[in-house]
Amino acid sequence: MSTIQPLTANKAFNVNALRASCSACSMHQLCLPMGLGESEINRLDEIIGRRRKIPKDGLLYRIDDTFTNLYAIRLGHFKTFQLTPNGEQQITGFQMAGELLGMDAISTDRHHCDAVALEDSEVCEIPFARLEELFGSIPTLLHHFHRMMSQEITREQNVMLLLGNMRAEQRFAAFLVNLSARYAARGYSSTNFQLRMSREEIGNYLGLTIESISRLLSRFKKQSLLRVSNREIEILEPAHLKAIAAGTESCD
Amino acid sequence: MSTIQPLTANKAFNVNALRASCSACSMHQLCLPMGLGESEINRLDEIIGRRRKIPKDGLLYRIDDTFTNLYAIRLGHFKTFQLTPNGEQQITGFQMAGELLGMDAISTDRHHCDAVALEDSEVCEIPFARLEELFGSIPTLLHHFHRMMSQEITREQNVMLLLGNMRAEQRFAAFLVNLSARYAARGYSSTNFQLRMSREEIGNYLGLTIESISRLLSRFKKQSLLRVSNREIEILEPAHLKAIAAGTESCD
DNA sequence: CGTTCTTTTGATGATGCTCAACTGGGGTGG
DNA sequence: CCACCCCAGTTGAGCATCATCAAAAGAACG
Repeated sequence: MSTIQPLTANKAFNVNALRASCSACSMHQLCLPMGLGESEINRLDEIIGRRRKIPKDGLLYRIDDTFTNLYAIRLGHFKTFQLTPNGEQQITGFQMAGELLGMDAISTDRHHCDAVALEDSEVCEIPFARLEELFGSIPTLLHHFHRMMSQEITREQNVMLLLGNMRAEQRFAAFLVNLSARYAARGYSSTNFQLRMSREEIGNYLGLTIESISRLLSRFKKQSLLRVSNREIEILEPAHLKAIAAGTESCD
Repeated sequence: MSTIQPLTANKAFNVNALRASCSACSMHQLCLPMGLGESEINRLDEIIGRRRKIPKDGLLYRIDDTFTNLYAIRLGHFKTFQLTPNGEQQITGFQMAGELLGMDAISTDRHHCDAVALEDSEVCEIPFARLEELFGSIPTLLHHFHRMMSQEITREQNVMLLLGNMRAEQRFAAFLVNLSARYAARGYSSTNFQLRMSREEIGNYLGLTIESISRLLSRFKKQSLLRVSNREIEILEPAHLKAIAAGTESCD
């Protein structure tokens, strides 16, 4: 059998597969459909456009693109970044499956950052105008959407705290603890995971240089807090790492 | 006539005055009612609880208070701050008339920061549950609310950029430029205004120490960018200040 | 297997913090 | 009214943290 044959035979099926189905999505407990009944989920499904694949390093949207869709990450990881007035990038967040992209664009109908896939990824396109129409008849959905926006505000406040108040070691520990918690919430190991972003991207996000990140990794490794191999992380002492993140303890 | 007499005579009027009236509020073009028709504004007015006065240094809400109301600032200035894990405060924002407080609390039904008045201030209490009910029948209101939340996300991203990427001088210039623009949007002078917050609070917000702020003020003063007297600021060279904020130019 | 990009490690230096002393404005009480 | 105090802010000196620069080592890719 050639490889073409099955593709053709299953065309109808594949077109179907391109439509997102929230109920079948493993992320629906974290994402917009959370708390909805079956019929409500179906109504949400109806407005969700297509599922879109974004290859590694692919651009989901770009600063100043007109805003029409929110994007729910189905699979993969993204980074969002702004450009500073003088042209360098500042990463404002790393997003993973179940999280929503594009909420910062609502205010001006233009995107305020670029969103780039850190690995091959998939998103669901959610036409925002139609979503707002749905809100009128599904209060639960509206309320949960507000929670998600509010959560984004909270997340950013935590980053402000991190950037404004913490020393390098504490920032990086907090970063790892945060990743760990988010993977745990998704049913993955909280101690073993792969960094999807480069050292440089981590440094950029944390307001540090790539060299500082590298040195911190070496230090944590030497203290047997972590085992590190390239982008593979194993947290050996979660409690101690949390203590460093909290500023209770330091790693000298 | 005694001073008591009119107060008693006007009791009904005064009770009325305690109810907020959006249409009569000078901030309604910046605040929630933006873009609403008259009858819609009236419906919004109906759900808005009372107008509340908060004296200087008074607490509007505190971390972990249960969330029931958003607050629209009618008059005055506030700061919001979180506590770092080890107990010191990090200011996450300075808010002025027309801005909305409390949106970060929606996600968990508890406030994530303290809000304290920087001077004698007045807020309108907006019961969030009732506001969400209104959204069902006033799509314009809903959409504008989303814009306001989105704007808050954008604002915080700008702070992240500031804290993650900028040197001290640039941060402080950006801070002043930002205040200047916000006063201008409210019809006040963009070049002459009073800082409502202490040097220490500015430093805390910008991730710098009070000494650094003081030195920067002196430097800007010496370069005739500013005239400064205590908390009174006069921006003498707005363009140059913006250039410094943008990182285009420095003030050596 | 060489080329290229990412990461690590080392040496040096600047930015902004810490500590300390001093100034000045505003309020209080003698 | 003046002396005093207290707090916020200013200024200076030394130092720590982290950035910068440089070079080498290690992964990834064709």
